[in-house]
Formats: sequence, C-alpha cells, structure tokens
Amino acid sequence: MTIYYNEHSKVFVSVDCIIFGFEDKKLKLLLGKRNMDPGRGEWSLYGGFVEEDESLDDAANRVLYQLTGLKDIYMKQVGAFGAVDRDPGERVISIAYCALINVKDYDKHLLEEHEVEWVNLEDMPKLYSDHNDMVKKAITLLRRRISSEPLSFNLLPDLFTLTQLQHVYEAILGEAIDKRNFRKRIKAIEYIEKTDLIDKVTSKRGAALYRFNKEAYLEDSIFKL
Amino acid sequence: MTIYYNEHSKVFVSVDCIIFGFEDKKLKLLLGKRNMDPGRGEWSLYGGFVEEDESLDDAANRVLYQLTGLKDIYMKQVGAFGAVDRDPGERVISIAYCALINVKDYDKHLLEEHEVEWVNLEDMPKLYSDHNDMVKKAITLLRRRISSEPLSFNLLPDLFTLTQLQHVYEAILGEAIDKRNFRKRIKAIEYIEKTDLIDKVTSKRGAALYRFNKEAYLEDSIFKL
DNA sequence: CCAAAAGTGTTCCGTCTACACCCATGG
DNA sequence: CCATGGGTGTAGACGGAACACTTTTGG
Repeated sequence: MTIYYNEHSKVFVSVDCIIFGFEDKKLKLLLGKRNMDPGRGEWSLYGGFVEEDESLDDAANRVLYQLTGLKDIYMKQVGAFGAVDRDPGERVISIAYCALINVKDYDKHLLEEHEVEWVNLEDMPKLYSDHNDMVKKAITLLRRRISSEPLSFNLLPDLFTLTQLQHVYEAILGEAIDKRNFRKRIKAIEYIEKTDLIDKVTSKRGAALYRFNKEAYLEDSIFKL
Repeated sequence: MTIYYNEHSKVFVSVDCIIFGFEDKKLKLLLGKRNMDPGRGEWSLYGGFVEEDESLDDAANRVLYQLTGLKDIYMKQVGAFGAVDRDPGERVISIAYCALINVKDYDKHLLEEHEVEWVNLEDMPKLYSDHNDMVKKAITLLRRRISSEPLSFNLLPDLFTLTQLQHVYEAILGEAIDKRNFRKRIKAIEYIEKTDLIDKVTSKRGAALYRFNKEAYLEDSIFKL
C-alpha cells in the first residue's frame, strides 16, 4: 500500500455522451461524423476531454451544453472504458454518460452547426472505437431503470398524452404494451397528473394532457411501472 | 468536434477495489489503513494506479491479485469517481471495482502482510477520500443484482448448505427471509444441485450440501430469486 | 433428554394479463 | 360518413407471502 504518484503515468481522460431523444414513436441517438484524426469520417458519439478544473460530471455536462445548449439535463454515468488501444492515437480512458433530452428542446440549427444528427436506434451504424459498446451498455441500463425510476418524462415535453408516454416505454423496452393495462397503472400513480388541457394535434377527438409532478414524486420517491 | 490531444491535460487514473466477503452470517469488506500520505492512518480501500500497458479491468484484477493472490474472481466495475479535489495530493480519477470472494480462499497471512482486515459492513468506519461513496454505490449495485444474477455463490465455498446461502441473501438484502419460501425457490432452480454430501460442522443433524453448476447455468442464463 | 439446526406444504390474497367495444371529431 | 386515435372494465391465472411442526443427533 505504499504508492507514490511520480512512479506512475498519466493518461488523457475524456467523456462521451450517449444522448437519447424520442420522436415519431422511436428512440433516437444524437450522432456525428468525426472531423478529426484518428477515425475521421466515422460515426461517433459526441465527447470531449476532461480538464484540470472540472469533475467528470462537470465535464459531461459541459460537453452536453456545448452540443445542445441545454442545462439541468438528466445525465447518468454509464461506465469507464479503458482498453489500452481503444483510441488509435493516444492512450485515452473515456467515461461514458447517458443523457435523456426532449427533442423539441433541441435547436435544429445546432444539428448543422455541430454536424450531428438524430439516428434511429434500430438503424445504429458502426461507431468509432468502442462507442458501440457504450451505447449498448447505456441501453441496458436504460431498460433496467425505466421501470423503477421516472426517467421517461425526460424524453417528453412537460405536457404529454398517455399514448405518447406509452410509446416511450414501448420504444425503450422494445415490445408492445396493452393500452388498458398501461393506463390502469398510470392512474394509480398520483404524481402523474391529468391536466384539463387537450391535445388536438395528434388526434381528432383530442387527448388529455398529463404532467409529471416532480415535487409530489420527491415526497416519497416510489416509482413502479 | 475538432479536438487535439496536446491541448489537453493528462491525469492519474487509479482503481480501487471493494472486496466483499461473507462469514459468520455477515457481509464483510477488506479494508486497510493507509501507510502513505496523503491520508496516512485513515481507513481505505485497497487500490493502485493504472499503468500504460493495462486496461482498467486488467489493473483491477492485478490489484486484487497483489492483495489476495486470487485470480479469476468475479469483479465488476462500480463507476468512475472524478471530483477535482477527491485526492488531496494530485488530481486522480479513480475507477471503483467490486469483487466477491470466498473468505476461506483468502490466505490469513496476507492480512498482516498487507495490513488489511475484514470489517463488518455494519461497522463501516469513515474511509479516506470518497471511498465511502464507492462502497455505498457498490452495495446498491450488489443489492440490485443479487436477485437477478447468480452472484451469491462467489461468496461461498463450492459446497454450501441452503442455510448458508440464505444467510448470504439476508446479509446483502438486510432482511429476514422465510425459510420455506426460500427453499421452495431454490428447488425450482435446476442448476443449484443437491449433492449426497452432508455437512456435519454447523449442525448436529447434518445438512445437505449443494453446488452451483455454472455450466448448466450458462446453458440458458436465467436467474430469478 | 434437550437444545439446535434441518427439513417440509398449504392457503390466501393481491397482482398481472388477456381481451373488445364505444366515443368524438376533422376532413 | 368514415377513418383515426382516445378512452374504458372484468374475469381468470399466477406468483408471492404468511405460517408451525417434526426430525435428527451431539453433548
């Protein structure tokens, strides 16, 4: 247990962001093509190096902010990736972070500015380095957590219809859900509140808009769906 | 997305091992007192720096091997810890790993050699730096996984009694389990095999010894308890 | 002979699942 | 007027939880 710093080597540490969005009944990922070597032209997650004066979480939030202009976004660490040759240039250890954002909050102009696009999860291309592994792990975690934590709301606007919410679950879990059973379960959750607003965009009849009451949830943080 | 290595800073990266053991109906942790500055004399996890030629997983396994002499141990990454000032000396980012070992496999002489001891989880002292956070996260993960992955067997000898197995679950979950229900569930799992060996150490009557058949489990890796 | 741990089934209750039809409206 | 998505209830199956007594044997 006698270890001294200077006998050891330093390495670059980066963060990579797996940014999930939801639109058109599909789960999407924000991906770009690398415009730098190594790996120029390959599909890639958006990332950046961790600087001296910022924690890992700070770095991940900064990178996300640079890309999307969004703050206070749900982000969770997915894990550290550290194979020796994972980066063909230098030794770089990367910490993957997963973010859930509402596509509508995302300024479309930034897509071009940063040369990124929303890619359907089911059409995932081969990504640079070990980024596919990162995405895979992020999805595994997301699937596991979606039923025990109120994450789905991060992918939707403040006001949403139950059908939209159901589509989010179906997209993430990859299976159809019975409408009546789903709505029965939602009704039992008191902090998913029905508003008296009606959405007439997606249906002729109009659908009730609901809202996730975060404060009420935090009272006793129990979530089961 | 234009980033160049040399504009950025390198940092030290270490691994810290949260080593769980089980004995005397209790979950235990292998802890030592730091014999180096900063933090000399404080309780701490056992760790080491990641070297140039090894992956994170390799580093964790090496550190575990140095401490215990054991290889092919169940290990899982817990997460990366990267607060700017988490190490009072230099900027060090640390990746926490959780290991499950059978206390009986651990050579007692190494305890003194490395100045570490088994500490009951319920008597956890204040640890160096953010090591308490690492332990907390490891336990959360362990609790979550113990019912959906066959982890418990790593904490027991090859041959074990059902009472021992139940004690492992009770220690990890922190609650009493009904004996009949527990045994009913075990009986339904075909790759937990009853041997015709009898353990006469812990009971006068003698208890049947069971074994986890890993190969049979891998056939179709489904576990629910 | 008694203390200590092993071993064994049944009932009840709540939860999950399957399932089909009417409603309101815009085009 | 009809196509589209919104909204609603019930019955049967299944799985989890509660629960107490007999057995064996070493000391």
